[in-house]
Amino acid sequence: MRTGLVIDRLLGWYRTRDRHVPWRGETDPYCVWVGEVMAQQTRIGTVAPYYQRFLERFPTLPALAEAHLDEVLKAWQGMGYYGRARRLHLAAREVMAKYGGDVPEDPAELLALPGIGPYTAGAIASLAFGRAEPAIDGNVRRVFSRLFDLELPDRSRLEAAARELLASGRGDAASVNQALMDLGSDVCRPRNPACEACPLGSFCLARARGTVESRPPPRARRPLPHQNVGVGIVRRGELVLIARRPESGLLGGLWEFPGGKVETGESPADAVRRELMEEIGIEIEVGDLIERIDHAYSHLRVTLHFHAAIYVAGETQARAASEARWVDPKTLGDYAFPAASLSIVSRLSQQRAAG
DNA sequence: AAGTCGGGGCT
DNA sequence: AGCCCAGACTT
Repeated sequence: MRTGLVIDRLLGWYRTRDRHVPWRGETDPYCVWVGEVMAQQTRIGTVAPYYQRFLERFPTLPALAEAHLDEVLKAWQGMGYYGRARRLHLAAREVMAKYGGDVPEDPAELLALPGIGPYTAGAIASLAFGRAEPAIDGNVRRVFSRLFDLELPDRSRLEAAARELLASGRGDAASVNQALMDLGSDVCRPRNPACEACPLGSFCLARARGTVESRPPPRARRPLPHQNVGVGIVRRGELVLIARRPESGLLGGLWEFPGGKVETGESPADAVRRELMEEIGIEIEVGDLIERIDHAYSHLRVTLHFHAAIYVAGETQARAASEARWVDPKTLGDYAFPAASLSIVSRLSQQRAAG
């Protein structure tokens, strides 16, 4: 295959396109970094509004490094994979301490920062610094799998292909990498690929062999286990109880209404009462079911049973939770909550003070 | 190599 | 009702 010809077709196609990635053409490494971390396993269309708001809130790397994690999580609320926000924040502080606030240009140094893996290191190095580094995301993986008809696209093979294109001497690394990703997302799609409109169609081995739909092979998935969770909307006068989840694990660092898994033989109301005693150390009286929410996470599905409850006795002493707090419902909007709780949060914060 | 980690948009 | 997304990290 003639690498130069492939690149010419690819870049020719790319130049005719309108930008749809907010940080396209951006060379501030901090901005590229923020965008690329947000885009990990998240569609560009979803990321775009978060990206704008995040940079208004934290315009520079020092601004992010000086912020409190809770502010960063609040800006991240709704985007999922909250560990990304925690690691981005951590890495910003590390860049301040180690590099005086200058994002390193060397891929190996980027790779050593929390939350930056092979893809993101290559993306920052190429987009912000113009280095000829591969940035192999799911799109590029799919494009190469089909272009070379690879049954098992391993990393080293993909990286070699990318480096060959980058070394062709045509086009800048940023354009080459972004063109490959654009092609994967808009033409060489997972399903219903637009092969007839593909600038690389005449070079595509999978197309010639009729194996396009089976490249790359679909990943095996196990059925998601289901879990019932009892949640307490615990009132004490005009206040409501919230708790902060541990920083590691699911929804790490986010605030939630306290509760927990419904054990076998237990009702959701029983679970709320038990969990409030075990986790927060208070006695409550559990009332009516307010709302039931079905929600799917990456590896499990849950049904949240939100119950009204009234404080009875005891002092809050967060055990499983890292912190518990009685707050005015009108201030709930200041805290980062999981998406599954937002309907309740919205309802409570708009409610006039309840007695 | 497999499991963990969100949420939503599209088919 | 699945499938997958400009992946990284842990075990």
